[in-house]
Amino acid sequence: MSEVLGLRERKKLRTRHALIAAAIELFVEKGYEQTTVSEIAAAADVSTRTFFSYFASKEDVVFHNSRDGIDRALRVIAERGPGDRAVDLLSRAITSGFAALAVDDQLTREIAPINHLIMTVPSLRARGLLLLFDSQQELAEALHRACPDELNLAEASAAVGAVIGGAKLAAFVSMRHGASPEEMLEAGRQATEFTLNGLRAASQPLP
Amino acid sequence: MSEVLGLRERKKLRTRHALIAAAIELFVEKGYEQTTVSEIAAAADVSTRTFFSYFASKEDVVFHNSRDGIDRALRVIAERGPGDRAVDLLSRAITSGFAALAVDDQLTREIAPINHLIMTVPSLRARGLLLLFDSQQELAEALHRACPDELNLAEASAAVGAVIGGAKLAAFVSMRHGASPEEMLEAGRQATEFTLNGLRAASQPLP
DNA sequence: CCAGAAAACTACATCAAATGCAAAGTTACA
DNA sequence: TGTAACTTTGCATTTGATGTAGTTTTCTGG
Repeated sequence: MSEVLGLRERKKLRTRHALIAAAIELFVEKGYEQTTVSEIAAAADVSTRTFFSYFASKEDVVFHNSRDGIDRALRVIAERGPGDRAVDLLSRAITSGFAALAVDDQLTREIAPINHLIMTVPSLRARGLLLLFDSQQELAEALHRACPDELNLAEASAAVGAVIGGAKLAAFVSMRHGASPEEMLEAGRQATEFTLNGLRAASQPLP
Repeated sequence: MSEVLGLRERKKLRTRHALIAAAIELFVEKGYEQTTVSEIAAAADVSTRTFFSYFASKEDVVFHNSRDGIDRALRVIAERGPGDRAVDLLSRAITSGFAALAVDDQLTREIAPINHLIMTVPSLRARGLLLLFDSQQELAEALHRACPDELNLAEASAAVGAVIGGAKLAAFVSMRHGASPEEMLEAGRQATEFTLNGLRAASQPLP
């Protein structure tokens, strides 16, 4: 599992991290749109052209770890136990997806300003919504594959879209009304429960 | 209500429509990214600079009528009757929002290719998701204002996000699996019902 | 109908993101 | 150590988008 990296690979990783760190710092300091790619590259001590061999666009730096949450959720679904019903599986998947956002360790310090950028800069918000949307497709397909007898693909899509859609909007609206990151997360969690309860009620009419 | 427009206003409207028509035609013919703003302007017989005094960006042409659906939905909510419960109100609002997409008249011929563009071109999909997301905020706030005793703002957000989120994902996934526009709309409708039933079940535990 | 104000259009300059390309530099490995 | 593979770089180019200044068109009131 643990590869020994050659000098080339190590240098590439270092450059990548330098670019990310420089970019985030500049974005936070002087704003996303006010920061140019040249400035980021200069701060990381590479040429502007090199930036684009690490990231396809300026936006991509912000979303460099965007697959963490979805990968966790997919793993949870893949590890379905024999007694798991679809709703429970979905519940656990979403929870572990949230966990990627709410990491307790020092990463929080890095993640919080990035989330703030994503929610306040329109082009980043759009990109974030796109990534989340595409993740939901993966999730719906995985959930359907995990429980083919319980949910067809359309139902799985409706369920996944409903739970995430509700959580997303509730969290965002709470933020817009002045909630702290923790309160925001809590609003998302409550909305998740709210919707999941609805799904449970609808999917178990006769016990 | 009906204003008599001066020559200036009429010309502006004509130019605007010419730009929209030229843009859509070119987008459909040779692809969104392959079409430049200069080409659109040339096809509409104005300078490139003038294009940007009608639309803030190339994307904006595609979304020129993006507020139709949300405005309909908001109107439905504003016209709440005394006996209306929040879920029914939401149901009607969504239905009428759908109606803006599923117009039966000849507009369909104009709308179908635009929707296809929005769903297939990533940057347009992102922009569409952003617009829809912001609409949902308006909708949630309106629903809360219309039924303040039944739903607080967080609950209204969860409900709106869930219903629209589910419909959106179900419709899109069905399209990705080869559904026709009509089938797609039907998938969205069914998902809407699916989620609304859940909400109804959860919000009426004891009759 | 005409003169001047207001609005719209145009050409031009400029900037930033993004891409292609070929030359120069670095790492890997036999 | 020499050469093949890979990375970085500078340069040119395209495109979207914005500021500005000057021209043309429309409007309004006499």
